[in-house]
Amino acid sequence: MNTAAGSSVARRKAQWSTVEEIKQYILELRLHPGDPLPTETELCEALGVSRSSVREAMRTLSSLDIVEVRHGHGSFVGGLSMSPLVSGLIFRSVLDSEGDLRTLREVVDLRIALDLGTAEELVELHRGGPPRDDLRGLVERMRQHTARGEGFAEEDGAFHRELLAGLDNTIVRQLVSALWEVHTEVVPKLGLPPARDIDKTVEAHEAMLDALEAGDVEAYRTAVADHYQPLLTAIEAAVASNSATPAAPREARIS
Amino acid sequence: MNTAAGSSVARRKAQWSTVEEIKQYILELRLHPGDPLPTETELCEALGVSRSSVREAMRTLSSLDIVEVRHGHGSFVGGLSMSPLVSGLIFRSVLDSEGDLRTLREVVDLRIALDLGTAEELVELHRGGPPRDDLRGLVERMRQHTARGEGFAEEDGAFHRELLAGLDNTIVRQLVSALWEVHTEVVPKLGLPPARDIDKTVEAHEAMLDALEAGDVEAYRTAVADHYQPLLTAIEAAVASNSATPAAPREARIS
DNA sequence: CGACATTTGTGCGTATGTATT
DNA sequence: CAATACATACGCACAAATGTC
Repeated sequence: MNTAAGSSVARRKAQWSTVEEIKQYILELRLHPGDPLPTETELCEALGVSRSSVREAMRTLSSLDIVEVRHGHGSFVGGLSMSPLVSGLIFRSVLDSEGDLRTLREVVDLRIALDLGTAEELVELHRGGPPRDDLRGLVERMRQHTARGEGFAEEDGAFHRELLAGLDNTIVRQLVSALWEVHTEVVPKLGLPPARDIDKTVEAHEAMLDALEAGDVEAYRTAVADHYQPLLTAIEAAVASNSATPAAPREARIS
Repeated sequence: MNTAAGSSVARRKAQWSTVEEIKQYILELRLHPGDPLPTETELCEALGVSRSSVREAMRTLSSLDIVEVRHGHGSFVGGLSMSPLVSGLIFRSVLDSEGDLRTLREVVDLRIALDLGTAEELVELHRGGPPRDDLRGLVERMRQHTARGEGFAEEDGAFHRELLAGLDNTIVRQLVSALWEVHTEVVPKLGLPPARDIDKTVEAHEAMLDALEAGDVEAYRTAVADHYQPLLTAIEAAVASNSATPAAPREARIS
């Protein structure tokens, strides 16, 4: 036992253990996102493992956004965001992109389900409240962009984010934002054309807003369905044109 | 240039690059979950980086379930599941467990939203279809377990999984399963008591099933709300008893 | 601005446990 | 059982980023 390793028992599963130990450290000290963590060297001594193990554990935790590592500065408790979900869904979407775009369609369907599932609470929340001038303004800007033949991804994202701003549910809001992000990241990667009937989408946003302020749940649900329809048909169209020209797997750059 | 590092240009951002390169490799070869990947040594040569970098990249990808590493066997394309989301949500839930159990409540609210948001499609799907004898059997077993004073986590999980089995949306089904898993993993960690009024929960499952087979969307939505009510009140009760005895942060075991 | 300390990032050699053959 | 292939882990040295004086 001259160079490496401690007792063969202790070092077994040292890696899995290290991840859990660091998580325990955060939990037991009640650290919050942004709080500083010990340096890698200190963690090595505290946990009795080598720096390689600590580093791999920190890599795992940082990819889950449980810790955030800043080069030359230190490590901190991470934002506990949905970024791992976003990476995974984007990868899945691109992976079956040459097929039937199934994942992308499913992501859109999930967005629909979330908008429908929060409909009642959202309408109830706006009952008797002030009109949503912020959302009204976003719709107006969408209309202006459309008139100029431009897109309005910025306004669309803001609309769906602000729509749920009053929900008192961070996870739902983060999930909705994450799914929106997946969609907007994947579409350019696949070279999909932006939806054709843009006008309808703007109108659908307005209809959602009207129904919301009118307190009409059923109208809101209908507007949600109408809103996503152009997206779904665009995906279907892309699938049709894709299956016409099935791309053969390219050779990998590496190997 | 005797010991470490290649040219300072080539190794720039080697870390970020390595993860992306491996993802590209999978994408360009159109690999599917379970397909084998090159050994770490081969990846080192192919990407021109050291084993450390490849290992850390593989750690990142494996924690995102994009690759799966089997000890002493090799690396394979991962299942692209929701496991990163589960880890993250469990950690978040436990982290604010000594507070207001906010994350746990939000997870339950998200489950409600998903069940409500898929209500219409689910009812439509069952219209004219055969009765769900499988779900009926699960409810019956729940009732038997309750009569013996036992829990029925197994049957509950199966019920909510099988409920959406016909949905043709893998992501929604995986998300629902993932959230159920978060809930059942977190509750024991926090030592929360199982819901008190178990009978109502069994009845609510039955009511959901009845409404589904009757094709009554509105009754289904009501049953969903009733179903989650015991859970929500249990969480509220735990918050109340928690705030009575606010635990001070313990000293961390390490450091 | 430059010199310096601190901290993370990368490379490499090596030892060891484990699964396959 | 032995040989082989592979993943896991350790330790050190150097590179690069960041903050401070």
